[in-house]
Amino acid sequence: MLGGWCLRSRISEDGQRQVVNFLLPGETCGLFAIVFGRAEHEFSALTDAQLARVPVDRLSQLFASSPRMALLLTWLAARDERMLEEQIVRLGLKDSPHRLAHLLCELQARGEAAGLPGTDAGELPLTQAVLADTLGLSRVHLNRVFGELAETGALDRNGDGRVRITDAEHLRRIAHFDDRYLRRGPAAAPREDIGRPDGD
Amino acid sequence: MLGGWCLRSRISEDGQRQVVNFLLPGETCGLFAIVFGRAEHEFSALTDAQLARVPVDRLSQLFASSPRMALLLTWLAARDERMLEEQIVRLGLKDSPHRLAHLLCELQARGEAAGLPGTDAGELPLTQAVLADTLGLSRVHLNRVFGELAETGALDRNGDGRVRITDAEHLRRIAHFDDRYLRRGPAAAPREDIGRPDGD
DNA sequence: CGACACCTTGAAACCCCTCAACGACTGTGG
DNA sequence: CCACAGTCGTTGAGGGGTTTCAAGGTGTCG
Repeated sequence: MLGGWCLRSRISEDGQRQVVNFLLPGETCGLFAIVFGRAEHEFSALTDAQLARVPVDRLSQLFASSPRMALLLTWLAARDERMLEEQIVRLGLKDSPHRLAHLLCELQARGEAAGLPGTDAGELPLTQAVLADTLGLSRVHLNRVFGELAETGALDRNGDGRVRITDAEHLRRIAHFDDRYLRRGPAAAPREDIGRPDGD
Repeated sequence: MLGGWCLRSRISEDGQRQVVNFLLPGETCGLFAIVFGRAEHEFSALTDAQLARVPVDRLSQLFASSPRMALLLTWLAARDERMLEEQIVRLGLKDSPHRLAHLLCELQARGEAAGLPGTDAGELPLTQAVLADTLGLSRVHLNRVFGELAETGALDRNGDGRVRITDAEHLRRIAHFDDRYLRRGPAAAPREDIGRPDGD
């Protein structure tokens, strides 16, 4: 990913959608899509987005020629997996207000880290339908939960596909949000910044 | 992992447990645990288990010296992430009978692939408490759903921490289970078998 | 203007949770 | 030998969180 907001989702046989994760600049769309032949999921863009493709057969070549880059890709994949784990915890043992608050905290933190415009002001390009499909809630119910959170002053409805976080600190307290899982760990994390892939 | 059944879980601040994934022989406990310094999750053994440890600092060394092995590790991580995605879909858009059926299908398939004894006969070392904490259901409710499935003839209660699948094909039909995500894909998958790590 | 996407609200039905109690089994120690 | 605690499974009743159905409101765009 180079720019914009995307999401990765699965469609069930009866047409329901489950958003698995979001995709922001500086993140990969999962090595697994490469390693497993066919993609069994969908990608959708929430905003105008730019992305770079890496041909499958160049991957093993990359591992052979640049172990440093390979380790970096692996670190990205590990971070991605860590985010999926957080999503599982949200779905498995949080109630709806905490789910919503926690997800919004994560997306703001990620958007800010990716340098996406408006995110530092709390603006996220998310419709309530997307949030509902991410959190395993119906759209009707998510709307009510959203209203509850808005009344605490943490959120604002910004009209037509935009959420605005007005009090991020308050939201983080509600969600018990701890952003450590998004940052690079001290152990084997690569030191240099993520460069632009040199392929097309 | 070399032998036995383990699970990876997270504990919330109020003491609730969420099982994130299971660990069987031939699978890694996630590179992320290595890449991120501290482990924020727990590991528990369901049976007697044996596992091999790889020191953190040997990982970058491994990437430099054996790109083939590095690619294989990455493939394992990708498969792990694919399983987490399936868990998200279970929690997000399946109802309780389908959750249970689908999870049991997956675990039997994985256990059989790992060559664990009894698994091919449908025996799994799972308590109802573990299943409930995996599927985001209360123990009481899981027990009732379990009873429902047992009445269809797909399951059997085998007493004290054991589940027996009596009609695997029927269970797969109920769960709409498709095991493709567990097998190696045709694209960049390594051809050779997974060797025993040469470290301690 | 009509079509469309998104948000909003109300009411009834349902899934699932919590609380509570009981039975079966295992191992422990008096 | 028996009482005890511990784990696991089971069952009933009540309440609450969510879903579904249904309808209406707003804005944008052709």
